[in-house]
Amino acid sequence: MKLTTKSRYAVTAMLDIASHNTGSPISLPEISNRQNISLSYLEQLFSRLKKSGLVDSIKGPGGGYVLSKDANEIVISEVIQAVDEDLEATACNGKSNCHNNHQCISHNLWQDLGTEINNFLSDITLKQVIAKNNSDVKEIKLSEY
Amino acid sequence: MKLTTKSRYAVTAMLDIASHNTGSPISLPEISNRQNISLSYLEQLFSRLKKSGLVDSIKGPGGGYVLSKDANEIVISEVIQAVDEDLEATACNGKSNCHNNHQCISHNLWQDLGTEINNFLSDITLKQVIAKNNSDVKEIKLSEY
DNA sequence: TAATAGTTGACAATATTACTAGGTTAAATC
DNA sequence: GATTTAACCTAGTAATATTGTCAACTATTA
Repeated sequence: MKLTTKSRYAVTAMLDIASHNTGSPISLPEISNRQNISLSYLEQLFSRLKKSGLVDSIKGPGGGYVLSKDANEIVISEVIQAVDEDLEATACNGKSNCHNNHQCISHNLWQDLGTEINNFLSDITLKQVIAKNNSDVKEIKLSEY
Repeated sequence: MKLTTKSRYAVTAMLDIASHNTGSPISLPEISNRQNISLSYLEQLFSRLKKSGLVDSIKGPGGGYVLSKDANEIVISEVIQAVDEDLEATACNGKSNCHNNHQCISHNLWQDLGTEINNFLSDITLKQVIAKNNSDVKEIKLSEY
């Protein structure tokens, strides 16, 4: 899993929708204003998010985007994978013969790290993040998620 | 912490040095051949690694780079931080007032994720990775590191 | 029903970052 | 001292991230 600002923007935008979820769609200009992300960029991100089935779109005035599932059914890792290509984790491109020719020494490390991060982000739903944020707790332990 | 191919290249190169550490310096052309990373790119990476004090350089024939510390004193996170700029983790740039104006909803999430990844990578030394690699174990659990 | 404004959607343009190519300098060997 | 090998430096190219522009669509409303 690749971690860049792009991932963060996508997650932030999804969290924005989830937290303002009153049933009616949220428009990208709204999100752009609230989260300081350029409208154009949001449009591109949401094109991906829609293709991945995470949001539905409604055109016209009063339109915007809505979550396609409940906020407690969408995990962070889904969002990131929707907008970011996977990081090619190892020099051997995942070929299993990389041990033979003494290459790809970091194979195990990167595989494990990827799993670790993925597990972490697959256990956290949008709703959980919102709930934590609303509870005004400053220090948050991972185990509390 | 940002995770890109750049990070991976740097770690791989450092692991290469650590695993071929016979006291004499390792040249970048060697690493380039073994790990399939372009020489030019390695040079740039090692410029950063040297500035960060992780390696020392020896010029001329027979020269190359050596680890400035023992391989069990260099952790993966150091290497990544040496070559990659930090991922600006939150929209508020770390300002603590981001809760007041209802922005930066993902603040906690990203802070925690960053901590999580950092902890993981700060606990793993180059030497540990090498040791695991040499032991030829295919399935590795994180706890074993 | 026609005009209008809000909105997504597509595409071009710019900025930033990743990566490559070539030349220069320092040290070692012959 | 000439030659070779390597770090080091400077620029260039390619890819990606980010922004800007405009067209297409749709609900409102007059």
